[in-house]
Amino acid sequence: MEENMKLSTQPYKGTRDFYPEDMRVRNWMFAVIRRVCESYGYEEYDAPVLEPVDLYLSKTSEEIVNEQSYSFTDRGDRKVIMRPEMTPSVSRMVAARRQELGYPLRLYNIANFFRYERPQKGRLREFWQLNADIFGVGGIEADVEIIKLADSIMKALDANPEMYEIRINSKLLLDKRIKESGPKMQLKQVMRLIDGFEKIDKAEFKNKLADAVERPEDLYEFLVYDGDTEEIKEIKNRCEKSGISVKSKYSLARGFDYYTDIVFEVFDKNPQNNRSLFGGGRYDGLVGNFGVEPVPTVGFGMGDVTLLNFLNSNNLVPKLGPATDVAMLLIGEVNEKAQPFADELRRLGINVAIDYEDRKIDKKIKSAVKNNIRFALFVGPDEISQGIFTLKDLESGKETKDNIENTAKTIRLSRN
RNA sequence: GCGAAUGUAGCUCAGUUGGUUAGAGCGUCUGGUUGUGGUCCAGAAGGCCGUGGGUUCAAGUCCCAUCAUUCGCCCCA
Repeated sequence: MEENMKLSTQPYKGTRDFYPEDMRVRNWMFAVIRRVCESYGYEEYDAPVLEPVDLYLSKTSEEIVNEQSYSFTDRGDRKVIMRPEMTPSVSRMVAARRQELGYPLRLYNIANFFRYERPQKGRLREFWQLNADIFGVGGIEADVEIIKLADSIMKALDANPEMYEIRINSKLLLDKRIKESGPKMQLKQVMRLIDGFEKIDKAEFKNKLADAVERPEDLYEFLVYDGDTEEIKEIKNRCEKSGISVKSKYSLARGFDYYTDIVFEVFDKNPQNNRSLFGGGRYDGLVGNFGVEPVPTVGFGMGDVTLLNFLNSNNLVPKLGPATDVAMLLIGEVNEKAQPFADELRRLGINVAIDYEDRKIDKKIKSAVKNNIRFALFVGPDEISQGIFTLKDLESGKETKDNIENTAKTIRLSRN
């Protein structure tokens, strides 16, 4: 490397470094999510970051695969892609063991995904996402369960119902209504147009709709209808019986091509951030693509970038401290003699970081404070010979003098 | 891929109609004698004004290009 070339400290475009304070937030968020998923009987799985391109062709959105993916040809001339989403991978896994898996099969995964896009608010090139899916239930119970799971996660993250709303639609119904109004182009394209309904003004939308179908008035009326159709009524009632309020939204289409029936999304109600947070739906056709008997499936994906925006803007991220409980500050040449005391604390379940540096004690305290460590323990020759140590609570400034066992107890009590 | 805004110290930002040694707050470092942080006091370090070109006697300031960041569009988590 050139000597005068300064390496950039910035992470690659659209990716993030996770310093410990960021990692704590991510871990907290996913720990909550993981707990809720497991409480509903979902089991964790994983798949490779690299997949053959074929896995996504004509299943995912075409734009994502063709223009928004990290893909390359490997040394063996295979076309490879860094996974832009999880659904095709999990469908492959289920198809591979179609016969021996037990249904209903509930699976979840938390992993990173890659899309080659222009980064902006709520959207990066690498993001983390929960995927939760239930396989083998064709009935409405599974749709309701998945929506309920999504809602439970929001509640477990302390979101209250004023902050978000759940919108549902049936792609089957939407398909039918498009066909009835005489489509002049591919169904997919009409879907795209409809999905953007809320973003453009009504006159413009009507114009575009007129280009797309023969009878745009009928379709338009359906899209803005805010009552309940027969198709939506049942699932809506069932959701409400389970304590979840959902809203019908007939213009909701979702971006992926594989959805076959119910689709839903969780929408941020904050006017500052009026956007879909995440969503999912039923995709009964994917597993069957692998040449096995089809398996009805419904699931959703929940990305960390939009979710984190939501949590931050609603002040829902708790204060999170480091894993380290105590900084052991050595005074003088006592390292070897201090080690057994550190080990004893560790044996008692305390996380101990030792500051060996030969510098003034106030500098050591400052370092501990900078790292957000709650306690400092002073260990010099006198303490070692007497077995009594001064523990300082760096939050309150209070000091206690005690033996190792009681010191550990004090630290443990402070945790709650 | 298209459009817009912004790049000055580690961070947040000032910097007048172009004018001499480039500013603040916060942070960092040192000191205010012995083994105790946050407050206070004194001092210090730290900038190729994103990068390259142009206009000018003179550019942080004006023009062009380029890169980066952010925000829209497309698409989506």
